[in-house]
Amino acid sequence: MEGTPMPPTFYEQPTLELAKALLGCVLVKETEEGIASGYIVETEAYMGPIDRAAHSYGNRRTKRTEVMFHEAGRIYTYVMHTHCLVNVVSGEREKPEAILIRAVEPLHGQELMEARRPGHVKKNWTNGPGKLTKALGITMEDYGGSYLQPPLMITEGYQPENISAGKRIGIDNTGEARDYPWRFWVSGNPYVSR
DNA sequence: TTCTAGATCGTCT
DNA sequence: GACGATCTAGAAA
Repeated sequence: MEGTPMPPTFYEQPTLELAKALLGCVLVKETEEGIASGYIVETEAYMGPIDRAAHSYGNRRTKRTEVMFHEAGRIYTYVMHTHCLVNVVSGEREKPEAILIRAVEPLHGQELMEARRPGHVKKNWTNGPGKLTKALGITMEDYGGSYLQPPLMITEGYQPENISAGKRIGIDNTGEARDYPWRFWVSGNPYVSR
């Protein structure tokens, strides 16, 4: 639980820079059951207005994407099928950009994660956007909050030696936007989704 | 190991 | 009423 929350200025860097800077940081979630956390090892950037694959494409502003238009460092959660996905809001106010956290490496509260992901080996607890939210206990109740304080926050971690970049995943029906190399992960880390 | 289909539900049209 | 920024199980090679 040691670890200082990243300062507000950390979130003010350009979205693509922030997506890389987030790698190695620690995502911490506090619940009544205890604290669970993990190193962020995979992210994906969504560039708002110009990104066909983003929910906020064309400045589409709805009840759902509202928080993306707020200041950087806010929490954007989205429900997909039966799963919940977490994003870090980026960009200035009125600039709907965000970064999806795709995978983390278990750190604290591993017995909690195991209890939440019964029947799975450790590697499969958090190696996917829908899986890590379940393992850490992140829900829609976190929507609109800030990563600067509990119950959900991002703290200092380590500096990854190498970072890889590639195409994003799961957005095959969105034209040329699917080829943008806006997915980043820690090279060689076994907890990335692919 | 790779792929195909079904589950399942809130949000937007 | 249609559609996913997904996951999992089960079948095929």
